[in-house]
Amino acid sequence: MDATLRQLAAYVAVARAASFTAAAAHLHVSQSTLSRAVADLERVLDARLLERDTRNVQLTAAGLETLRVAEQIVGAHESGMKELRRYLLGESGVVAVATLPSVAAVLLPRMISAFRRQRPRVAVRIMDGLERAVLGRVLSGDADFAITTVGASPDRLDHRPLIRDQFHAVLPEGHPLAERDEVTWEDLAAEPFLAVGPQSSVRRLTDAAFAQAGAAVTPAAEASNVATVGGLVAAGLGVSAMPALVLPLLGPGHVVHRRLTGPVVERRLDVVVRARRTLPLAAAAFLDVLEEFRTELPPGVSWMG
Amino acid sequence: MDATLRQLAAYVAVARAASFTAAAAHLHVSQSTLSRAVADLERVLDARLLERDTRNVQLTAAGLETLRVAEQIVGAHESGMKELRRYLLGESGVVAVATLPSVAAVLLPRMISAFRRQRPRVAVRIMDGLERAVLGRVLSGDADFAITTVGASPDRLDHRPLIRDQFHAVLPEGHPLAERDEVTWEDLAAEPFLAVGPQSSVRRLTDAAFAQAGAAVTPAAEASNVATVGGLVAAGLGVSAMPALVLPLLGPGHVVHRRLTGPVVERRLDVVVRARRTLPLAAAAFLDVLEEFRTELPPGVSWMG
DNA sequence: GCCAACCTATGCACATACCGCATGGATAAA
DNA sequence: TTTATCCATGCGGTATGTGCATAGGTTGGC
Repeated sequence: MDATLRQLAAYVAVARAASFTAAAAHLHVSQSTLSRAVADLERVLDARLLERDTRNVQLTAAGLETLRVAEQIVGAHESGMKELRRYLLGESGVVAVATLPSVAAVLLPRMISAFRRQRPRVAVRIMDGLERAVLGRVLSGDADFAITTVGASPDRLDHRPLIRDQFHAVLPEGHPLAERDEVTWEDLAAEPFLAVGPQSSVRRLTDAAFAQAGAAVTPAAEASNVATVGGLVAAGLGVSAMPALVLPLLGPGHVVHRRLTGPVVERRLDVVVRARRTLPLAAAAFLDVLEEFRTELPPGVSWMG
Repeated sequence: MDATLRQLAAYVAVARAASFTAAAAHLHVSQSTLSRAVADLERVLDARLLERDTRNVQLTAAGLETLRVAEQIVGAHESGMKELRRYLLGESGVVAVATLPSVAAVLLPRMISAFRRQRPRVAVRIMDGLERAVLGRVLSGDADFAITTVGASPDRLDHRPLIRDQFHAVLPEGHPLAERDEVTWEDLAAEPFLAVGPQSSVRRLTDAAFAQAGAAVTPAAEASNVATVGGLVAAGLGVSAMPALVLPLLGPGHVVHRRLTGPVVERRLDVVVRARRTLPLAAAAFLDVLEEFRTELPPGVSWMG
C-alpha cells in the first residue's frame, strides 16, 4: 500500500523538528497523533525511519531518504494547491478573449490595461477573427468570452449588448459627398461601392442597410481586409460604409468619413459567453472591469446596457 | 481546507476517462465512490470542474487547470513512492564505505565490481583514511560501514573479522637480507627502520611486533604516505615492514619483500558497523556480496570468519 | 413520440480511519 | 534516588470512505 499524504506530512514535521512533541505543538495536533502517523508510515514502508532514544529523535539512512522524498511530495501538494487556489480566485491564469479585428485593435488595448491594473498576474490572450470564427472559439471553449456582433443568435450561447457602433460613409478626399455633414445610404448607392468580404458581419449589415433604403447595390470590388478597402477608397475607386470602430483601421490613405443616415445603422457588439457555464473567475473579473470601464469612446460609438 | 490525495487521484481518473463509470471500472471502485470524491473536491475548491450532461463529462476551464495541478501532485506521489521503495529494497541509493587506503586501492575495486554486477543501480562511495578517521565516519553515519583495523574496540560500534593480512619485510633490492626466504623482526631491528607515521595502524602493529621480539627500535625516518616509505627503502636508506595488502602501494621503486616471522604478525581487518542500527538494505547487500566473495587473494592475505 | 439504455447523484448502512485524552514505560538530568 | 521529559499505546467517540441499491434525467433507436 502507499503512504498517505497525512503520514508523509506528519513525518516531515517530526523529522524536521527532531521531536514528536515539538512537531505536534507546531502542527496543533496531539503528540499521539504524530506518533501513530509515523509508526504507520514505518509499517507501510516496512523500514525504521527514526531512531528514538527517549531523549532524542534521530534519522536513519532510510529516514533521510524518506524525508527527501516526502518533502517533495508534500511540497508538490502544498504548492500545487496554492497555485490552484490563486487560479480559482482569478488571481492568475489566462483570460482568452475572442473578438473582431476592429475591437481587438481599437478597444481591447485600453480594456486590457485597465484589467491588468487590477489583476497584474492574469494574462490576456486575444483571438481575433470574423464573427463566425469568434463565436466558434467561444463554443469550443477556446475563448472564455467574445465581444462581437451576433447575427443569428446561436444555440448554447448567451449574449448581452455592450456597445453601439454607428456606420459612417467612407469617402475619398475631395469627393463631392464629402462636402456634406451627413450622407444617406441612397447617396452611397449612386456611387461605385467597395465592400468587405461576404464573410464579414459588416457586409451583412451594409447589405441589409441598402435593402432597407430601397437600393440594390452590387459592389464594384470586395476585399476581406478593411485596410485594403480603405486603400481602394483613397485611390478614388469608389466609396464604402464602415462602423465607427473600423475607421481607424482604414489605413494611411487619404479618406474622410461622414455620418451616415437614412437610416442610421448601428452595429451592436455583444458580450457572448457559453450558456449554462460559470465563467472562470479571472474572465468574470474582466467583464466586471468592462462594466466600470465607461470611459470616452470614439464619436459614433457608445456604451449600451 | 486542502484537497485530499484521494480526491485528486479520483478526479484525474475521471477527467482522463471523461466518464465516472469508466474511471470506476479502471480503478476497481464503485462509480458512487468517484462521484462523491469529485463532488467533494468541487466542494473543497468551491468550483465546478466537470460539466456533466448525463451522456458526456466535459472539463470546465477550472477543471482543466485542476487536472494539470492534480496530475502533478498525484504524479509526484506515485513516482516518489516508487523511488522510495526502490531505495528501501536496496535497489538504488549509495553505499558509503570507509576504509584504509590499502583496502581501498587493492581489494575494494574487485569487491565493488562484484557488487555492481548484482545491483547496478546502487552507487558506491569510498572514503579512505586512517583508522581513526575511518571509524569516525561510521560513528557519524557518513559511512554505512568500514573495513579497517580496530585498535581499542570503541563504544557504539560492532565489528567482526573479515581478512587476515600478514606483515612482510620490505627491503631494497640487493640487500643481504633479501637473499633469505624469511626474515625475522630481530633481523630488521638491526637495520635502519623506515616507519609510517604514528597515526597509522600499521605503525602501532610494527611497534608492538618489535616490542614482542624484544627489540627497541627507533625509526630512522617516518613518512605518512606508504609510497614515500617505499621510495626511501628503494633508495637504500633502510628497511621497513608492511602488511601484504600494502605492498602494491610501495611505488615503482626497486624494493623486494620477504615473509616476516619471529613472530608472524597479522593485521586483522574487520567489518565495522554502528551498534544497534539496521543497515540500509543496499549496504547489507554489499556485505552479503563480501561473504560470497571468497576469491583468491594476494599471498599473505586470507579470509576469516 | 415513446421506450429502452445508459450515466451520474444520492440515501443508507457498515467498516475503517483518525483523533484526543489519559496513562504507561523508559531515560537523562538534578 | 528522584524528577522531569519524551515517546508509545489502550480506549472511546467522531469523521471519513465504501458499496449497494435506486432515483433522476438525457440520448438514441424504433
